[in-house]
Amino acid sequence: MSGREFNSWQTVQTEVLRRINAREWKPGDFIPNEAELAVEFGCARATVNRALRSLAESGLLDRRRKAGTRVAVNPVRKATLSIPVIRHEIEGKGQSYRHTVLTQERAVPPAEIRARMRTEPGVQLMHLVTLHMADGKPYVFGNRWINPKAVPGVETADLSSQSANEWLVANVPFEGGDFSFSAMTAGTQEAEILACRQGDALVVIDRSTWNTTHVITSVRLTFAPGYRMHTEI
Amino acid sequence: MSGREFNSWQTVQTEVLRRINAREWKPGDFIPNEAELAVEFGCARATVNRALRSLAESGLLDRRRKAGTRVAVNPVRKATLSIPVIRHEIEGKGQSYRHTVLTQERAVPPAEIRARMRTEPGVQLMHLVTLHMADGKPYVFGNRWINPKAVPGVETADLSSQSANEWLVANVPFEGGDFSFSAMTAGTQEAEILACRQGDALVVIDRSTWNTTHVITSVRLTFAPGYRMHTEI
DNA sequence: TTGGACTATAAGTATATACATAAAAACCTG
DNA sequence: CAGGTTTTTATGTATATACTTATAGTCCAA
Repeated sequence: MSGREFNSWQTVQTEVLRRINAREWKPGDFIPNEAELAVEFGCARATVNRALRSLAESGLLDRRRKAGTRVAVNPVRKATLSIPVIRHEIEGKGQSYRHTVLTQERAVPPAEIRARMRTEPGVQLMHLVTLHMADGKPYVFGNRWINPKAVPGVETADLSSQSANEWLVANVPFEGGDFSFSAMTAGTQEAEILACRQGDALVVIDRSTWNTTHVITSVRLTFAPGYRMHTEI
Repeated sequence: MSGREFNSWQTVQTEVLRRINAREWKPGDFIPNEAELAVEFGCARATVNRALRSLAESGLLDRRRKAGTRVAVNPVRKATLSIPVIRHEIEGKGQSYRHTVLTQERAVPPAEIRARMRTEPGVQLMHLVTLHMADGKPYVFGNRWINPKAVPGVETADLSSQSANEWLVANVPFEGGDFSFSAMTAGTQEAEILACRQGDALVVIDRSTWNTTHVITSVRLTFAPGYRMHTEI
């Protein structure tokens, strides 16, 4: 044993992975502590720490102070899906991008949106309905509400040249967000706007973003039929 | 300035974030190098490194050796969605979980699956159709192909007590995977199995996992109407 | 037997130092 | 001036050491 030296955190990580995969360390098992591994691998504890911390971040190990490190029982695989800026997504496929603002108004939002944006009853928000097109064909339809209190200047911004999403990303810092993914059947409105048939199954993304004090914006993106979101693990 | 000391990597990170949000450092700007920041913050360079590396991992900074560190131009927000083990998902909602194997057979897969699993024409795979139920109601319907070459022992495993997914997760290490998300309209088969109406919009997840040598399994999960996948940024 | 105080332990972090590495920039040289 | 070589520089990493912190486990008392 320990013929080889593991003197970089990547090699340590690889070796730990190997042992997990080879079931030398089985799910649920405690593995030796950092100090012991450092001795065994002939490296500093900090190096072991770096390797194990990284594996814990990706969900393969569970670590707790004093308790120790164990192989995750159900390695909850995490896929990181990068949230697309529509324009990049379309241009990335080599298609031309265009977007139009269908309506832009101040309005009192429906209860569902009001709850999501945590505004008082009767308060007006900015409401924006847009259509993004790839090679001239409808790609995704956006129904967005923006809280002007959280975004000074949005009312005077030109949201026809730059999409609301891109304007917001560039101009409004946010701390957190919320993202959900579902499916819906195209009704008359969706069929008309997206140039598809009623009854088609559509992918829907609902997204809100907020900063410390306000919910900034909440948007529902309804994609044309055939849309597929893809990621690797 | 620099009245305060930033002597932990979290406080350094927070301060850097503040400067980015306050537009003191604008998207595309180079920020001072690690050594300078270490002096300014009154901490070690390693501490600055830890903070900046973490921000780079989450996509807010771009770092390159020699070139330096700059604020990301389009901060590609990454949502990490943890891939659910169906049973955990259901039990997490306080519902009872049950699953049944509808069919289990050896069969030559259709071309689409064969391409995805990179097997030769005519080679038989294990084909498994299962239904997972929450509180006795259909929740998700799984159409899975498994490569027995990649999974010795799968043919004798009891996949009725433990679902195929859980059995595989527990018994077969994998290196990578593929994950995609789309929507479909329920046809007669889906409507019958999921106890919904034809034409309902359903969320569909296609997933493959592989190790270094083989594609292990490829599964299509078709969820009952109303399913929603959720994550935070 | 419960519940609070104490303690030992493993991860978590900070720091100075040193060296490695990628790559931009400067410097040749034909 | 093109094309290759060298230098410089900022990040990347390794290490020893020291201290911090969460917490499992133990002990003790009500």
